[in-house]
Order: sequence, then C-alpha cells, then structure tokens
Amino acid sequence: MPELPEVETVRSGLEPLLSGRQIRSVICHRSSLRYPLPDLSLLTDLTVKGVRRRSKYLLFDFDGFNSLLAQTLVWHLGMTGQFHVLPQQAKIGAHEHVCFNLNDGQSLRYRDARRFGYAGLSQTEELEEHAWFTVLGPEPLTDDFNLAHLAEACAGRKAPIKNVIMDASIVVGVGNIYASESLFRAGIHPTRAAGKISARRLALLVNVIRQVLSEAIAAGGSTISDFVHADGKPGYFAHSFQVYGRQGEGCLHCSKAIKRIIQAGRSSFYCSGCQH
DNA sequence: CTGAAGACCTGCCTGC
DNA sequence: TGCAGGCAGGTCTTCA
Repeated sequence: MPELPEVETVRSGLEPLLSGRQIRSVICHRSSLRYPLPDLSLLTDLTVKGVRRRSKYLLFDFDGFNSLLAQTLVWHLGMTGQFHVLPQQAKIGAHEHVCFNLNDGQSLRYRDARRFGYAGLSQTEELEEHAWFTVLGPEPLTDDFNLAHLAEACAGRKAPIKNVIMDASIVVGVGNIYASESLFRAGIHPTRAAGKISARRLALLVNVIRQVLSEAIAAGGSTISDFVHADGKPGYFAHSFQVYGRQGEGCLHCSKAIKRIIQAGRSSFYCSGCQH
C-alpha cells in the first residue's frame, strides 16, 4: 500500500487520535511479522506524545515512565499494513495482528495480510543510530535532496535511473508508482543509465519528484477520515496516474500507447514518445 | 564493488 | 464454478 505520501497520510490521520492517549494494554495475536515483534507490553501505561514519519516508517513517540526513558515505536507498513482506530469492543478482523487498547475506550489495530510489515522499539534519543535509519538518504521534500546530491549518486552508475531513485540510501520515499510517474513528468526513460543523464535533466527530475509527492500528499490528506473509519476502505488510491497501470492506453500528451516493462522485478510504465 | 534475481506472504483478478 | 497463473504500493539476502 504505502509509499511516502500514503505513510504521511496515515501519520497525519493517526496523530490527533493518539496524541495524549495512554496505552492501557497491548494484545499481540502473532509474535512475528516480517521480523519478530519487540516486547510491546513495555508500552503499557505510557502516553503517546506524537506521531512522526521518517522515510516510510511511522514513529510513535512515548513519554518515559518511572525509570524508563522516552521510547519510540518504529513501524513499517510493508506492502499491506494498515492502522485503524476502532472501539475496543469491535471484533478482531482478519489479519489483525496487534491491538493497542487506549485509555479513551478506543483501540489502535494493526492489520497486515501479507505480513511484510515490521516494528521495533528504541529509546527516542538513540533513534538516529538505529540500523534502519543510518542507511537512509535524505527526505525528498527537504533541501538535502537537491541536484548536487542526486548528481553525485548517479555519477558513473550504469544502473537504470528508476532503480536509482527507488534506492532509499539515495533518496527515501520514492516507491514503484511515484518512480514511474516522476520519470514520465521529467521525460526520462526508466531504463536510461543513471550516469548518462545531463545535470539539466537531473535537476528537472529532482523538481518533479518533489512535485509528484507533494501533490499525492495533498490528495491523500483529503481522505484521512476514510482511513480511520471502521471499514478501513482507503480513499487515497484515487490519484489520477498518468502512466502507472495504464499500459496499452494512450499517453495523455502524445497519444502513443503506454508501455509496461519489468525492471528489478517491478513493473515500470512509460511513454516511448515522451520519455528518452 | 555493482546490479539482477529471489525471497518473504496472502489476496484478488483474469482467463481457460 | 473451479482452478492455475500472474500480479500487487517494500526491502532484505543471495548470487553472478
């Protein structure tokens, strides 16, 4: 499900429902997702301070308690992970693996059919040194992601540009959909060797990645309420993609048929008329 | 070192 | 209707 805009949408939807709430109990219906879950019972009696995001990770910050230092629960949604806030008496749904009971009668539920999601617990002040974070590149919507950075990452590389912009050590948050959409807007063919793209075109790529992700966040932001409601029907799928999933249909600019190829095991979509 | 391919899981859609 | 096959928004490990 989630690329950066979707995770950001989840974050902004959860924050007001969780901030200031206390965890009364945690029920795990499964001890392991992609990796073994941490001991979530450590969060009992702690109060949620806020919900942040880094890359595609959700960060739930908790106040310390007694001798316990401030803790941060780190959660990656994988492909199909979803959080919902439901009344505690709501019955357990299919693939619902973890339930956090809150002091306001609600519960935070984690559901994940494919179980590619994973979680970890860290002291808040040591979060930056966590192995999951030390390997990450800059956030695409900050100034740290710029032409100089991307040009250095691409220099001399023969790997296709699509693989490079999806590499989280270069820039985080660009998943399979937004990689295709960004390359279309930049007019760059997804198989082009990263090291053979001019600085002018890389500068354009930096800008369109920002633009595409920002627009998607704005679109997702309007459907937060859908997300937290019981049926969990995600409304933010309704983005209008220009190439993703449109193979065989006409390009919106030049009318040539959109093509689909496989790169690194993932589908890529592009227009052979507009992208070189 | 780089880049490609396989692995992890389940559900859903398509076509025979 | 039933079933095989392909596909899915992520990331880590293994192999050439």
